[in-house]
Amino acid sequence: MELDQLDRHIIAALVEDARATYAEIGHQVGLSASAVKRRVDRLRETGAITGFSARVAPRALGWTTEAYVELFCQGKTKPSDIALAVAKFPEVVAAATVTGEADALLHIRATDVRHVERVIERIAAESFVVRTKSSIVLSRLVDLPPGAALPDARTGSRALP
Amino acid sequence: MELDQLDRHIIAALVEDARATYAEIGHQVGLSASAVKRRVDRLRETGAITGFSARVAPRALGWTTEAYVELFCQGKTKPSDIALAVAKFPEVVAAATVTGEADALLHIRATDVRHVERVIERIAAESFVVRTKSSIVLSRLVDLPPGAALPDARTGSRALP
DNA sequence: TATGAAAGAACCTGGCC
DNA sequence: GGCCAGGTTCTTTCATA
Repeated sequence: MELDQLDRHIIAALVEDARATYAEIGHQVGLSASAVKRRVDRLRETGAITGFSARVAPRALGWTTEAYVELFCQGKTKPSDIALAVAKFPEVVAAATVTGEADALLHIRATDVRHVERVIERIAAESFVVRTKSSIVLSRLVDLPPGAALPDARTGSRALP
Repeated sequence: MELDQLDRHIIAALVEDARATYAEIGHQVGLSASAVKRRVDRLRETGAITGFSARVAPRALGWTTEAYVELFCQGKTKPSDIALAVAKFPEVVAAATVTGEADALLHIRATDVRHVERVIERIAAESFVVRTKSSIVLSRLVDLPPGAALPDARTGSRALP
């Protein structure tokens, strides 16, 4: 589907604050409240906006430790096998198959280092996993929500602040 | 600060749908609407909830490609140096210093592989960067918002679905 | 097809118990 | 924590370009 500048501006406003009123957003983008609502409804129907979520400080919930784990799998392991296996763990907050030496990269949140160890141990026990290689996060430097920036339609190289 | 089960339940509801009414959440957790509002206000003041954000499909905005980049830095590079350098790029959606061979791990979103290459090239040009090692994401398997799961206070090993 | 205006319904907010 | 009243916002409908 097509997104014009108005749609992009509205999305940026909602990523910034999902509870801003339609009138407020309308004032920012130069539209009436009802026009904004119609566009937001459409953006949700078309799937550009998938929902609204509270931003949470993981530490406040007890997730004080995070780690990235590279997964090395057997030759004919399917991505869906990996997906099924890791989706069982609520500690796995992100996972993707990747190019390079490893087959997949996992992002794990846990309560402490011992907890990370237990989760990795259980994942390593999966039949298709040959070995793992983990990196514990020492300090988080950047953490932007998806949609915080918009690609520049012209060059595809820069984006909005 | 202390979070009781009610607070955790409310947070989970707001991560699921930040626009649910206080009455709806109250019905889920067994509280009146105003009691829920008071708790939400408090959760925001104490920093457990940092805001409300629209969930966006990165693809819909044009972010069709993502990559993870390991950064190998000179001996006495400070985390703050890395933070300052990578924060300039809106394409860097996450960054952290890590244990292991690499000094830092970056998560990059871009419009295409060529765009990823350009960003890495510019980051590699930073004075403190010795070398980089990148993995392009082939397919995303899991992507949970922070707070989608809650650590089990008793064991610290499991979490809610 | 998309917009702005308006009216009733729903919701939020703050004070009180 | 619950209840209630006043103010705000949402939602829908209608007319218009």
